[in-house]
Amino acid sequence: MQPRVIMLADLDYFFAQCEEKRDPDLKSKPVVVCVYSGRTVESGAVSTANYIAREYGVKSGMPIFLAKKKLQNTNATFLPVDHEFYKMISNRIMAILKDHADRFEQVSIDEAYLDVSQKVNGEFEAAKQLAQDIKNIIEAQERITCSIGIGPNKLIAKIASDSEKPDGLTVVRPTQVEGFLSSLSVDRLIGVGKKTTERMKALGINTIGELAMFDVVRLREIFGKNLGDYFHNASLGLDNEDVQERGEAESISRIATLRQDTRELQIILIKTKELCADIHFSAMRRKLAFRSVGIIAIMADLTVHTRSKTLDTPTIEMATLETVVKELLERFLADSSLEIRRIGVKVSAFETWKDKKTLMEYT
DNA sequence: GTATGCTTTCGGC
DNA sequence: TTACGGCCGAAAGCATAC
Repeated sequence: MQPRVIMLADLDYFFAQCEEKRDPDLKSKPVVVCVYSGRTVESGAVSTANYIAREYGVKSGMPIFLAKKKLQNTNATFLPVDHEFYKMISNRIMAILKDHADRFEQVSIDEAYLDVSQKVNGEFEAAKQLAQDIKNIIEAQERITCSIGIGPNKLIAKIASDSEKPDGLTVVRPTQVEGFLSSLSVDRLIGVGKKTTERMKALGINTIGELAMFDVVRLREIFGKNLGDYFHNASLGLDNEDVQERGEAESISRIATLRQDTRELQIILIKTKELCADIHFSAMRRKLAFRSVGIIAIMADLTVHTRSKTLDTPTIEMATLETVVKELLERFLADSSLEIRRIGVKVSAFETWKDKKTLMEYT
């Protein structure tokens, strides 16, 4: 069997780059794209920052006030997210990427895997040329740069794409996998976050090479069979995951920050009704009935809690959605004591309906 | 014991 | 002195059925 050739294309600092595309004057200054919560004039979090802003220590998820502090005395620009604008640009770029792949898997608004094995006849040199062509087309048509990683599987392609950014192109041939991985820190592997990194460090494992040398039996004992095997295989650069076209989203959720922290049901219900209406509209437009309803509560101390309920039959009814949300909210308030800062609603476990007859069955 | 389904948390972007 | 979003999918954790 011919080796697979997989690409991961990642649009660089995407939201901020879209803003630079809209206003090229921004390119020479720090740019911070923000999600404003509306609570106070500047409360909210950083969504994305361009690389100039990152040099000052600005990072995704950071409170806006902190980014302002780091960028004081600079000519930084702070902008609110314009998701529709980014989505439109993303859609056009994803179409270009898909057009150059045998199989295509969009992971997020700014990231996609391409299986190009057939297209390049299993040859990595041809894949590198293809990736350069793709980068050139995206640059010419959209004025957007991306970073592409190429490897024998998704795992290697992903790590490769992360290793040179922005505007990177990194090829890891099958013979180079071991050398490429061995000196990298274990947290470069997907699924190895802060907690796992610390646990591995305690075992004397810092690099992926050290992880590869570690006894797989002990790895299983410590992390469980599934994770243990995954870590072992990943450390060797092994990954069989297919590039698989993704269909409809599996959940729809909306979340909002409350004007002020509260535990008052009536106040929270005003907000959840808006969220329910929004979700209902989105589900109707996509012809989806949902069988699972959940709430997400972020407390004053920023801890996250969820409650959910699976219905006996799928529904599309707004009234059902609102009723279940109210039940879940009452249940949650009963077993918590902190005030709620942000509240969200989520529906999932979809069934599609395409005609009026099936529609009736859900009401 | 294993498969399956549901609830909750985790963590990436 | 404090201050902090809005999504999504994956996986952990648990209960139940066979």
